[in-house]
Amino acid sequence: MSPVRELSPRYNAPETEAKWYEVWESRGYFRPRSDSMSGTDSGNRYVIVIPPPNVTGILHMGHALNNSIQDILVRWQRMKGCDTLWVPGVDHAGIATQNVVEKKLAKEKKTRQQLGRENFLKEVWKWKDEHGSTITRQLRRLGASCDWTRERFTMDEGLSKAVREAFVTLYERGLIYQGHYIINWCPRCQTALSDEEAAHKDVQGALYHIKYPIAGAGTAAEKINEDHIVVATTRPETMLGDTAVAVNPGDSRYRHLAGKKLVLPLLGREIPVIEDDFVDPEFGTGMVKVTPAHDPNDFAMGARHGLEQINVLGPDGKVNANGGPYCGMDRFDARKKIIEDLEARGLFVRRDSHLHAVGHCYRCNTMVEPYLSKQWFVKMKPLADKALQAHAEGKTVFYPDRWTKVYTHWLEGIRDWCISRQIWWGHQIPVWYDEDGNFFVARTEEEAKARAREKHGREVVLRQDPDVLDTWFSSWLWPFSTLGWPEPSGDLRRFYPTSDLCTAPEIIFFWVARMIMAGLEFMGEVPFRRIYIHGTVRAQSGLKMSKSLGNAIDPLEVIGEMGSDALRYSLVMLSAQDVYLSREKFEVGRNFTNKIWNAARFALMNMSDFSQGAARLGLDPRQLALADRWILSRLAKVTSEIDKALDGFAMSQAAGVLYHFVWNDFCDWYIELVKPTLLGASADDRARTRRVLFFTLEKIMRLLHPFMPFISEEIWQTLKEMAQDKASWPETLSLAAWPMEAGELFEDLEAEKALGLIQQAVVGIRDLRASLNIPPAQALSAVLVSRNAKALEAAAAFYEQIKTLGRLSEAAFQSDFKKTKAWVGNAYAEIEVFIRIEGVLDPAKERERLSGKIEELSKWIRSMRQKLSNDDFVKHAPGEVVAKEREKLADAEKVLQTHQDHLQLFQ
RNA sequence: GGGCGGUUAGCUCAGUUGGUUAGAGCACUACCUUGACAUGGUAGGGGUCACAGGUUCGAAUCCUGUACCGCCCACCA
Repeated sequence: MSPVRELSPRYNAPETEAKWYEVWESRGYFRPRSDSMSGTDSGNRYVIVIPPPNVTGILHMGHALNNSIQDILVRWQRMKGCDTLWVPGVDHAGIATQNVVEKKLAKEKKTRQQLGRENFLKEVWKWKDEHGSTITRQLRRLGASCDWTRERFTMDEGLSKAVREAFVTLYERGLIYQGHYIINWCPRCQTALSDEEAAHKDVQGALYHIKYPIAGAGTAAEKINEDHIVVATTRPETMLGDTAVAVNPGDSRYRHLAGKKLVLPLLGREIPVIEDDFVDPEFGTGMVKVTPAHDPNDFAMGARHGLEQINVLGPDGKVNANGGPYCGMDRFDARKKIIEDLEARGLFVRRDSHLHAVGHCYRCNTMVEPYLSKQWFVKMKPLADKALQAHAEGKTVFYPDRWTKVYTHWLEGIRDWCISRQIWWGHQIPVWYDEDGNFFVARTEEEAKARAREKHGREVVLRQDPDVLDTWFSSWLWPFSTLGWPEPSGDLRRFYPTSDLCTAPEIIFFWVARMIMAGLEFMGEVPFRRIYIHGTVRAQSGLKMSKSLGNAIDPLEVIGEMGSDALRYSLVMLSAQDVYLSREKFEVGRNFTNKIWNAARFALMNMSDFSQGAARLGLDPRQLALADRWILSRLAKVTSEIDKALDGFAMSQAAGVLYHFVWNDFCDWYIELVKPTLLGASADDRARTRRVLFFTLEKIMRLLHPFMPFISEEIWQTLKEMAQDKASWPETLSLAAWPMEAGELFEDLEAEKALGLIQQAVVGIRDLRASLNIPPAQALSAVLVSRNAKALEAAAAFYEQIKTLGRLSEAAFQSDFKKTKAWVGNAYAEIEVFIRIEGVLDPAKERERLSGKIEELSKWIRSMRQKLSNDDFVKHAPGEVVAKEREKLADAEKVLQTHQDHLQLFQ
């Protein structure tokens, strides 16, 4: 005899979650099955690499959604028997982390420069050791079934090696170069940024119109009104670095300026007028000041015309010595002062307000400065071409499909990637310089030294490039570096390429596209085949959720209040597109966990002395009672629907189907239907229904498990304890098989139809009761009438159920509605329900009620008849649609007939 | 400036190749503390599917245009 099991009246989420996660992780349930097998052939594999959260990160709703989705997929595939691996890890997040540690130092009145590079990096590692595991601890609380034994960090030894290997390989293939170009410079972080890291934002700026005197026309002061031109600029301070003014060669207004020189105001330098097609005669005055060192267009023009590049800003955004009197001023102060000075000299024309997009540092939101400097770049075109080819060959598929275009457009217009950063935290660039300025690109310092020795014929002192690589230079290797690359490891052979990638749209360019390029370049194969781009989590207001805006909902708070399962389920239910969150939205999940818990509790209460529960049904469904057959049929149907939905990343649909199955089918109907059997009935019937109840509940836990791992495990383990075949149960629900085993269950259309009749009858009775204000406690007599003999027979066969659910004292079944005078009725397609209301029936009222129904129904029937008599419809519509419509019409006509007959009884 | 999404019940949203009388959750109304669950049950009210055209036997669904909202991309100073 199995021990009696009960569930506590209330589900204790915190305790349950802590208990099971510990068990799962410590017993290695999340490790791939093939780890404990010999050989590498383990059948189907399912592999996901986590989008590594920043080491500075704390779990926010975006992470919660992203990782819930991945966990659902991974747990689902694991239960389906795949050799499953979810690789976790954390990103060192170069600039972000350096900023965090610098801020911490600032509180102690220290700067990284004071500490020096080596000590500063020690501080960062110390910070990482203390705080770096916050996010992974939080992922565990979410329930993420990652294989933590394979956790990686982008700065760990293996990944650092991968980074150097990638850099050197690309250099050797001619895909990495160093050069002086205009890049995005963040004056606060004092580093270069890639184009993707400069986020364009609209800024209400101004277009300043400034006079540039023409040279050789007397002194500027005298001739100012006749002999000058006007340029328009949004950044007047850059004029300090002007080396020309450009006009469009086709612009007839300025033909007289050909070959002339202008005097640069304030500095007095003479600059030429040049002609360039870039200039748009329609914009501003049609004259553009050219500042090759501070604007990418001007840089290009400067290159075309051989202009000097004068850099007037320092790395801190302050004017340098080239700015003459403005030296030392901040760029924005200089702007003000320059305008004032121009005004004082009569050289300022006007200021038009002007809205334009300006790049901002994606880490600190400082306005980015286009800045000329020497940086390392990756030549992207050849890499992008491979990715585009892979796409054309169908090797990468985006879900939903619309992201494909976003991806390919970016690849088609790709520009070279600036990968050097002037910060300290990150992978130092594997390039060493000698004193003559020669450099050696090498995997190790020893290798560089050896080559320098070869070149010089003696030992030379080398200095490593002080810059580090863009954080994303390690992230783009993630799908194979985490598996051991560049070593030919077993994991790499077993698990590359991975299966799916799940992420948010924000990082398609930063990360997804680059991973695909890196995978093709270094592994010769795409890193994953399917890419699921899920919605962005936003606050109810539509703004991005962020702590700084104060509109964030902390997932850990929600977990604390309602449990991780509730959080996960709510998020996934809402995730059909972008998720707009407010606190109340989590009630769906919370209420659902409560419902599940109570349904299970009820089942167990009724099985306390039951010893035949088993994971295998061991009964022929055809021999069972209708309700049992029906729920098993629904279970089969729902399982395949969930499979189908998950297969296409329709997470919210899968969750919705399951929700309605558990709540409506299982709780509202099945449990209510079987209550009479569980409480009364013969021992045999009771035992059979209990077995079905046990079996169904156990399968429901399996279906729930990917979505709600904790509560499902808790209930499942309780079921396991009392199962007669528990010896054959796996240790954990995580390792149980996804329903169903072949041939175990099937859809039973006959049962579904028959139960539909019961539902009609019961709903009919309830409906009448409610519309006539009859209290539920008052038992009623009912007559069920049907012209369909089979329907009547079926209804009679399930009299007990109708009686209980409809709260009837007695029920009769007949085919002749005429005997139902003095009864109140409702008609449905197959069955008509009448109830007797002693001494209450008012013939006039009933006439009115029926007339209303008749009128409504007649209208619909007329339109349907019209539709069906339309030759075009019959000709063009699919046969099954026509048949369905005909059937509907026939049903409606039957119902109408019943109403009319019934009405006559009251005439 | 370019591209992409959205507009369906008071609110938040589903609606899978065009085909029942357009659905759910929340909110609302009425009734119900019925031995799983009031984080619950039963019944109900509420929508000319943004607007204007078009294709079609048939349009929330396909096409064109308009309006508003949102997102992404963008070196016109």
